[in-house]
Amino acid sequence: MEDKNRAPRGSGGSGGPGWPFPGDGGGILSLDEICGGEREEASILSEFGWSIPLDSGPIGEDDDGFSGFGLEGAPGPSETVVAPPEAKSDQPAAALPARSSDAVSSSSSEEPPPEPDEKPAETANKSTKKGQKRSREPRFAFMTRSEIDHLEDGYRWRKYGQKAVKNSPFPRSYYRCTNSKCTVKKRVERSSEDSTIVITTYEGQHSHHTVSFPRGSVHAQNAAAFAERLAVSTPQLYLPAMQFHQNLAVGAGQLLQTPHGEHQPSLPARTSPLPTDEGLLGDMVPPGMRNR
DNA sequence: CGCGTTTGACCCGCGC
DNA sequence: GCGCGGGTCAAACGCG
Repeated sequence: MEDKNRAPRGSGGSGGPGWPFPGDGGGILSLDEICGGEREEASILSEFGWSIPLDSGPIGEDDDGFSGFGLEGAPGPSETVVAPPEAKSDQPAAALPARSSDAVSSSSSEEPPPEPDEKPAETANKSTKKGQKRSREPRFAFMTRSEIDHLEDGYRWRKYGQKAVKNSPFPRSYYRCTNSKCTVKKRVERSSEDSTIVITTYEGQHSHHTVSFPRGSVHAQNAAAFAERLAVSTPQLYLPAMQFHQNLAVGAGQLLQTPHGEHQPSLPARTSPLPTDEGLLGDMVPPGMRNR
């Protein structure tokens, strides 16, 4: 059908040891490279906007445990915010970093008790399929401005489906963690409003550690971890994206969190009270990784 | 040969 | 009850 944002065929996996990017278009660099600061491919990842689930309480609180985020700078729908599953096609504001608690490796302190997420994917799927509603797993969504559809996050994913999204020229890709014991799933789609925005939705919680810890995926990984963490511990907290970016030298990312149009985050990512290099980052990112 | 992607069909939930 | 749309399955295919 459409091969719009389809990863290059035979890419041999979207997350191999080398963390190659699906970008077949020449010039696409891996985040690793970008972060490395050696080269610059602004076109690839110039901005990152993350947010944290606002209200909706702890993940899984909402009807579907869904949380959405907004992306500042997004030309059009930048206000995209909490977009409950119901808000389908309209504003697919979602992306949810699964609670990669493992990825963060024992950032335990706030790590919520292993919820019923740990059930085998199979079981989960099956049960959901026959049992009650589908997807009971907490979900996290975050928007990223990138030309890359499938951002690296430290885990290996296998694509198991792709569907055309209603009201959107871009298809939605479905990924599943390659770890057989991992229930995490991920959906990736581009915003119909702004094709430069990639909406990633994580569902579930990794029951294992990252396959590797490529520098390039640091931010992505952190994004998930970060969101996860905040989501579980302080739903009302906003992610200091800027800081994050600074720490990671990712670039000019900007966070925009627009709660249900009400409590505007008074705490701008930039003035986030979080300690700089330490804080969450220090908690999530192994010292060795914080080389940038 | 193994792993991952592609792709059409099927299943299920939900709204009308 | 019906139809629509999202999500998942699984066989086929391709690449390293």
